Amino acid sequence: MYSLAEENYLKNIYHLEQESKGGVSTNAIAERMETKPSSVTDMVQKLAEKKMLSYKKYKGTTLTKNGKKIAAGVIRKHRLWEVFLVDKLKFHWDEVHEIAEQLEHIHSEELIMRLDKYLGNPDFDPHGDPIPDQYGNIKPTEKKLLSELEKKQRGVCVGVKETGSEFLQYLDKRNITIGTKINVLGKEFFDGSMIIQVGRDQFFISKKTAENLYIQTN
Amino acid sequence: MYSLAEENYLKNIYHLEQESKGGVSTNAIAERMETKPSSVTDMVQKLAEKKMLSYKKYKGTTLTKNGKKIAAGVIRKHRLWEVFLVDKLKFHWDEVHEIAEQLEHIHSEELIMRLDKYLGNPDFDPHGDPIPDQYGNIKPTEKKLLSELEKKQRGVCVGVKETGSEFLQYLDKRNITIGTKINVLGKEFFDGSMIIQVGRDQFFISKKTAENLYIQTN
DNA sequence: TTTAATTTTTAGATTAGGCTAAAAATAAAA
DNA sequence: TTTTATTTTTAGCCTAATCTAAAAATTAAA
Repeated sequence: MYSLAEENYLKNIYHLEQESKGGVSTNAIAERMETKPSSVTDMVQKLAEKKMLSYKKYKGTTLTKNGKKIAAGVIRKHRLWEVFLVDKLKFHWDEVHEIAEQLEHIHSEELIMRLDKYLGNPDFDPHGDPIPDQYGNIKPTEKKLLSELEKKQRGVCVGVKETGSEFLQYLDKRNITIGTKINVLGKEFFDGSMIIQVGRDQFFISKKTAENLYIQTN
Repeated sequence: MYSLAEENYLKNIYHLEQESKGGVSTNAIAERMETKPSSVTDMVQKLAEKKMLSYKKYKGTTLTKNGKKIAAGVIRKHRLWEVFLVDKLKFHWDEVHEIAEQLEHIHSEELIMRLDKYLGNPDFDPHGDPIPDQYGNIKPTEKKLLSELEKKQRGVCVGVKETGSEFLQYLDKRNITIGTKINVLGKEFFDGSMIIQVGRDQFFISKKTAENLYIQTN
């Protein structure tokens, strides 16, 4: 059985690994978890001893197979509970995160099996994020160009085609980076331009831009 | 917001107060919570400072109005979650306690309001215990003689009519005391004798016995 | 390739909650 | 009413998880 703190570290390191494809730095973890790097070092060393992740001083960390499984289990619970909150209790999808952050730490295999069944074995949570199965596997999702998306579709930025610094700086200015969730609000037929939502902002992007952003959809 | 430990202390002190009608001793709390009396003293002093209970050294403690409200809130959550687990997830009523012990500490007013509604505003949990309302009030339940109950009814022993030591020792031998839950499995019409369940034991009792035990039902 | 800036780690302290052992207060027995 | 037994509290220590400040390693810049 893992503590609440341990589960949260594993979960967040898992997410960071997905986003940056590779080892995760101490500072990245600290920033994401709104804690201090020194605290991260301590916990990471502890988790390394427990074989949840591999760690070399001053180099980043990577989850072990076991660590990934634990993390995926927590994420599975989080997303299943979100489905429950939205589908059954009629919460709006943007109100459920905090509550699911608590519910994801309830320990009971049986509970999650039954909840999953009760909800109809959903594949995605209300935000469109995939729900890991009971073994921690997430259905591989396809990678598309943003330009292939239609109005109302959404996905997460997972990469860029064009890697010139001009383009990257352009994305940076609009707060688009790996892991950013993008929502297609509108798409012009005649020139392929789009109105997209990023966080709380909405703006236009050209067809050219849309053709250079890889998006992972459901 | 109260910590998990604080909520558990308040909840258990609340239950002990109900059972023994009056101040609760340090040892009683320690025994119930499977902890050491010295730990109890520490926590009780802390909760006293927070005005959750009143406490005088070497005398027992009693919850304040505020403390009772918090405790009733935790109990409300526990029992509502038990209803969810049994009614919706089809758990058996004797499998849900441990899980509800965890779920009772999820903090969200909105969640509980919606859960309550979703479950049809139940008045009792699957064990027949009353669910406090959102203000912490528990519907006053009537006190009957065990002899007035019918087959399949159940309740909690809340007192005795006959107080002779012979009778009390008789009850003691059968592990019946204040707070004991009694389940009427059968009742003979011609002589008023009953078969009752107490914990895991089942046995006969005479009409005379049944007429001297006060039972609180739903 | 030195120097400067940044990142990461260590050392030492803090807080919540719990424990042991001993002291103090209360209750029970002689 | 002493003495004895029981209950309760205090004092001091421990662990998990956090923090600050300072030291060490790495990376970037000159």
